Amino acid sequence: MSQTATILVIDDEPQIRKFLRISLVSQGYKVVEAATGGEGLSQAALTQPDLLVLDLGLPDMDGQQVLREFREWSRVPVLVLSVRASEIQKVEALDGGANDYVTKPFGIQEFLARVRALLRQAPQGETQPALISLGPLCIDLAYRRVTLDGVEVALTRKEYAVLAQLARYPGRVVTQQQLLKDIWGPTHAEDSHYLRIVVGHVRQKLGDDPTAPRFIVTEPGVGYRLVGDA
Amino acid sequence: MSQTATILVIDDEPQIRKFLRISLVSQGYKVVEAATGGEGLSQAALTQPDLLVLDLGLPDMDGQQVLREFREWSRVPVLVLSVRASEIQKVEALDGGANDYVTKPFGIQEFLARVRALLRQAPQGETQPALISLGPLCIDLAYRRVTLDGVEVALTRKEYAVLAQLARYPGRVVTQQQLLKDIWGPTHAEDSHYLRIVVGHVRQKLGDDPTAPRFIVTEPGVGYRLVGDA
DNA sequence: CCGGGGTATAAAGAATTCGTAAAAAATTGG
DNA sequence: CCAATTTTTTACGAATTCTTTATACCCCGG
Repeated sequence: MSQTATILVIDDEPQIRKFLRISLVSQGYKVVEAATGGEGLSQAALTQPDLLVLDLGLPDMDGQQVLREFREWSRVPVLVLSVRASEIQKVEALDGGANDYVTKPFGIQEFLARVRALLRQAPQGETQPALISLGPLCIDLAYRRVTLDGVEVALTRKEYAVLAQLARYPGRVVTQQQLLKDIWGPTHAEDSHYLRIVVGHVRQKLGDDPTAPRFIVTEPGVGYRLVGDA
Repeated sequence: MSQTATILVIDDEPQIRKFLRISLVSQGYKVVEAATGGEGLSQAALTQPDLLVLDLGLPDMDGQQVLREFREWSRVPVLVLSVRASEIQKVEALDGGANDYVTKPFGIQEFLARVRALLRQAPQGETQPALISLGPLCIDLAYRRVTLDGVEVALTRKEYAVLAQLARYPGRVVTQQQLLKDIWGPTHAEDSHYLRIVVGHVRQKLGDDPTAPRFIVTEPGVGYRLVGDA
């Protein structure tokens, strides 16, 4: 997936961090850095990365300890870096929950390939539910299917795009301009007209009444939102 | 997993096989062996292992080729062994679908730890069947065969590639661009009419009607998907 | 009471997209 | 090297979808 995966790098040596950051960013990844184990764990909880690159040689706490604490709540793949090549170290790290172990110095190409391999097996699909249900209405973002009372509703591209966009933020208002920019492109950000027509079609197909909405409610002058009962 | 995981070892050198077998069996794994690439792929389809250990230096066919064919239908983790330590080799294998790469000679403890790491992450990965059946239609990804009412359907490369790609996500929409990128390459991601023609051929051979589809349904403006009862 | 901004619906015309056929070019396998 | 198959190119009608244009609505404030 060329989706911008986020990678958290925990390493105390600034030059290594810089080296990794430049390499990873050049591949299109988003990179977050931490210099200590404690900071790393905070960042991990905060940014919810898709991959953790962890150097075992940290000043404040043992790398193994960081790994252990991280694994208490996350299954995100971990790639461990270390200068120590001792086999016992590797075994400990791998059995402690690491998914791969690379010994410094390493080739950057191999490193990037291992990063790709780790990201490949762990689709970040877990992050948000792909199935939104509002009473009789069910929106399956993964399968791109919408059902009403179990019956599939045939939606056109734009119709589905609008509904899906709303479904990604259930209960929250999505701005007209947001919808227009995302679906029609930035050039049509002002043509709120298009939106009304498409929303109208969706409502018709869902049997929804704008004056007494079951699903899509209009926020005048702002945008639309899905009703927020789960 | 202390459940007896099955590990398939593909290596032409008997002493390496023996070494690995003894080590793995002592850990409680069930081990299946193959000396050649062809035999290995057959065994893989037959025994459905939980992990594949593949030596790249095989006599009958290129290890990369074995890896590629295996990945056509299976997502089971693959650990690649090789005497060659060249970085380009590693990158190729890892990008070709391998999950880890160990250079000979290696420490057995590290090897076993990497095996554990690969098996650990595996079980949650939905064990995707290599055989997809939709009523009278049967798609065998391992043997690259498609049968309709028990009769084999002759498909060309592209035709099979499209159908197989759809079969990997049964019921889910596969984007036109996804199909084009994966089968024709990134340069043809816009030539959606290739797709229409090939899909047309497949439908013809399967006796499928686009307006009342039994198998392949078209999602206008988006892509195609196999009907989703399973 | 009346007008205006924002909204909802309907119905045209324009532009895509889809499916099929058939010819030309490239690939495959003997 | 040749023949057969496969893939790519080219073309066109039909159906759908999107855009445009037009009209009526509703709530609020002047």
